Amino acid sequence: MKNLDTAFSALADPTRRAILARLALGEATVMELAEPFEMSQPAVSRHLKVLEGAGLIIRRVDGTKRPCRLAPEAVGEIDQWLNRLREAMARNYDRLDRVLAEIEKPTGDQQP
Amino acid sequence: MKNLDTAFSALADPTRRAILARLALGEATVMELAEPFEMSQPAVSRHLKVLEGAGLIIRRVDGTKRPCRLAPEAVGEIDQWLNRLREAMARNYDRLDRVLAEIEKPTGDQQP
DNA sequence: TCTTTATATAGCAAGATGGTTATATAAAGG
DNA sequence: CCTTTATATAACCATCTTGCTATATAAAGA
Repeated sequence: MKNLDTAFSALADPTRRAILARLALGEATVMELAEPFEMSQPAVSRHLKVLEGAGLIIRRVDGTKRPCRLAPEAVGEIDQWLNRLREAMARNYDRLDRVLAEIEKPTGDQQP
Repeated sequence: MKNLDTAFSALADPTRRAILARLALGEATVMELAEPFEMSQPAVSRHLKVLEGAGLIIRRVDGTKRPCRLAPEAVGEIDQWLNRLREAMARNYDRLDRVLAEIEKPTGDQQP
């Protein structure tokens, strides 16, 4: 579950969420992204690296610039996981059932 | 944006997601949650504290036990944020504004 | 009361994170 | 060429995270 790890932890930082919000308006270069934040360019570069690593943004090369944009497909896995969780929550809420159903707990790996 | 910070970073940990997945089956005590993981009880207690802080679980008191269960309302804010992001992504994708830039395949990049 | 059970807290070490400044690289433009 | 512009990388530092063990607390049970 490395993907969910990196995706959720990428989203855990407010600066990175703000960067994504900015990219929701359209493509932007590193300097354009850095400007609104009171933060050095290297710091923004590293945030972008994290976002790219999480598959949340993609970049192209345009001369010396590296414009970033959102990577739509990345949200899918997150959504899927949250959907399952939300369903489970609704189910528990509806049934008001605090009884343990069957517990399926293998070795070290976990899956919803 | 503290709520989103704590919620997303709570979800960033695989153990905590596994705990939520377990709670999706129904209420469970700390020891019940600790058992499937090869992890000490204090470690699990602290994970639960994080999840509670993020509003993702709630606990009641039952003698010496503190059974946990999912807190359905917590997912709302996360969903809301992700929805806005997803919409923006879809919008960008529809407009194909990146194609307007130009057609280029520079270096090894990722694209569906 | 004394012991057991369930959970929480304290204190520590290793590693991750997020910021900084200084420097490297690489394309663009004179 | 040399300089500027755009971005990346390195080195450093402070803080947070996550695991551990040992201990505290509090209810239950003998």
